[in-house]
Amino acid sequence: MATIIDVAKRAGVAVTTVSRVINDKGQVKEETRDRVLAAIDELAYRPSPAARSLPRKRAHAVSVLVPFVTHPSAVARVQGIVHGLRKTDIPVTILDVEKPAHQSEHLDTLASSYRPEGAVIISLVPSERQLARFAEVELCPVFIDADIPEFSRIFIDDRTGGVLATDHLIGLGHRRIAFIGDIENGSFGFESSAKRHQGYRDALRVAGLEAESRYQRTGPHGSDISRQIAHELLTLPDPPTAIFASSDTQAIGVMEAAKEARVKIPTELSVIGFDDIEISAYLGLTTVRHPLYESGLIAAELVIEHIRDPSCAPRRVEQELEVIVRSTTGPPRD
Amino acid sequence: MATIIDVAKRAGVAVTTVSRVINDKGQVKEETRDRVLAAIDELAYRPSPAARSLPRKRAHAVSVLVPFVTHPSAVARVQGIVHGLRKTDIPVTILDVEKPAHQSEHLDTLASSYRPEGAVIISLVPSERQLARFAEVELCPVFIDADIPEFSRIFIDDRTGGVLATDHLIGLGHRRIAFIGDIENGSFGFESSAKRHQGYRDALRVAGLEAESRYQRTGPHGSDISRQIAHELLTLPDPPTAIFASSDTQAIGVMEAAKEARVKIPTELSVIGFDDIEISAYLGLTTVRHPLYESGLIAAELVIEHIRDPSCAPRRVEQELEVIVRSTTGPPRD
DNA sequence: ACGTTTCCTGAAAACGTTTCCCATCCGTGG
DNA sequence: CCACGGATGGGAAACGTTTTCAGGAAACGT
Repeated sequence: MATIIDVAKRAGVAVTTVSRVINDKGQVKEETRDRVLAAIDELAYRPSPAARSLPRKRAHAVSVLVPFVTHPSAVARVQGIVHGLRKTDIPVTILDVEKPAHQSEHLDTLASSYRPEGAVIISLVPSERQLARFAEVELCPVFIDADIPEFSRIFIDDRTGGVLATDHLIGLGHRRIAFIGDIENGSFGFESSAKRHQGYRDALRVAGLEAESRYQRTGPHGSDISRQIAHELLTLPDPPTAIFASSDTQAIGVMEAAKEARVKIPTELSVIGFDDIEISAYLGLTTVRHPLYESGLIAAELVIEHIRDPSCAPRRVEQELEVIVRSTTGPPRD
Repeated sequence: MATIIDVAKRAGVAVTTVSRVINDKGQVKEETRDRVLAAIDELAYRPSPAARSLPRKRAHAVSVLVPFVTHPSAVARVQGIVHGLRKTDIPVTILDVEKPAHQSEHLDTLASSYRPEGAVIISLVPSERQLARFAEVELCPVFIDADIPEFSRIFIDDRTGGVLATDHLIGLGHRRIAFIGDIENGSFGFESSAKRHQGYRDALRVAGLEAESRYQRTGPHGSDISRQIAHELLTLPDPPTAIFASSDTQAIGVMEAAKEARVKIPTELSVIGFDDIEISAYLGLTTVRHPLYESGLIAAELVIEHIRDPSCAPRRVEQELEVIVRSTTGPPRD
């Protein structure tokens, strides 16, 4: 492989000059520049990323820290990020967080050793110490799903989303409305389900409805568990006429439980989810649309902006929510 | 940030020794080792990836070269790869190929400058020259979807898959069976659709059925285009009673067209797809199951194997295909 | 007692860039 | 004719590791 030294020799200049040409630093006469460019071409020279990162102290990459890459919502966001970054030549590196321990481990790696040019952190909130580290090393991560004032972030108002979903059900005439969500205070510190739950309670209160605890259940994320919970709900003496699941994945579990119990949707049971993941449209699931792919796209834009101008101010992007009415919700029968 | 030199000083040894400890190279007395480990701990030292890559001439990463990350089949495979690699501390970098030009560009980068420890290349076949480059720099990529003898690869027999799908339809009694596939000889050199098409023709021939050209259509990948094609097929004077789409994405387009044309599935039209992507189960689509996620998982295993033992022989993994009968296929009405 | 091996350790040369700082050249105004 | 300044170019010191090579100490057999 040709190195910068070979190019310099061939062009009859110093390596400094070649470096300046490669990095478009100016200070090089047109003619010299052409000679260097020619030499680069002839030798098919490509700068070594590793060698560049060393003195620059930053890896030419954008790291994406994402819990549970398999979750459909994570997938959509990562796609958005990859697509948004495609216009640049920056590779995307995926750091999957599957256990709580991974989280701070990866966060430390990002700030202390790997040092990418940019980073996107999804659904995770670092500790104060880690936040300070980021600032210290001038890494400006973009956060998705966490409203962290010191950095750019893009997020939604989960509580309002919960209100929206619940209001839709109330508006249809439902009175016995159940909620199924994730475990609150889980080890990852996710808060969206808890906030959607809060929105549910608020909406009920405003409508003068009591939020009965037997209608509010939480469990580990996943459609299987949610199916189980929905089954319990449906076999209650006075089962709910509508269920708000804090994610589409869970709503799908509810639909499965209803099918097994031969409970007709939406005539006997209304179901509303949250997120609008890809499958939801096919399933006809009524849900609160959460612009997931777009959030990735925007995150990519912000990362690019921060790379171009490291000193630019943090931006705050709140995405709009909207309920998408499809065929799993309707008025209660009685 | 502490460097290896700081650690060496603190432990009262030479950097060489610290390096040996970090890399588990042995040759270090227990007691010295402990001192070094203690120093590392006290200084919270983390080796710099960039600095390591330079003399090692390899980046600590596995690169995944994948065309169209948004395609559901690509998503499943990437997930498999990420999961398979999670047991190691190797980050995954995604190289998205969206235009034919990206392909050789990324391939060159991989071999010539970036030089990851491992790579997996999905659905792409590099030129002879590029293959030679890989061997030259001792990068052993793992191929998915391409049977390249010089390297490890994991793939399916697309032609047989086409036969399987078509036989299923023939077995149900269909005679007028259409095929919808991707453009053949596209600029990326994908061959799976063409091979599945070949299987379709072979199966018809064996069954003594004529493969009529008006029943065989190709177009750019995507459910919209496929919907359009299916629409044409369904408005033929003697429309097919069954359609084999060379991917589930296309089969979904067919289902949409049928719905629009008020053609009942499976009574008036049978539809079979290929791949068994995630949504297919929800849609009840009969399809040929292609173990996508597993292929990623296996690819990760092979990459790990090659990293551990760079001289190990290339492996060849052919995955089994199976038709999953769901509710979009049935006997023809007449 | 003396070579020989084995084990452990260290010095220093890579690895391929970037960048700070200095030298030269040329034109310009005094 | 001289000093000056901007444009252009180069030398060499980082950046933080790995690795080759050599050397010293300890253990071993004779």
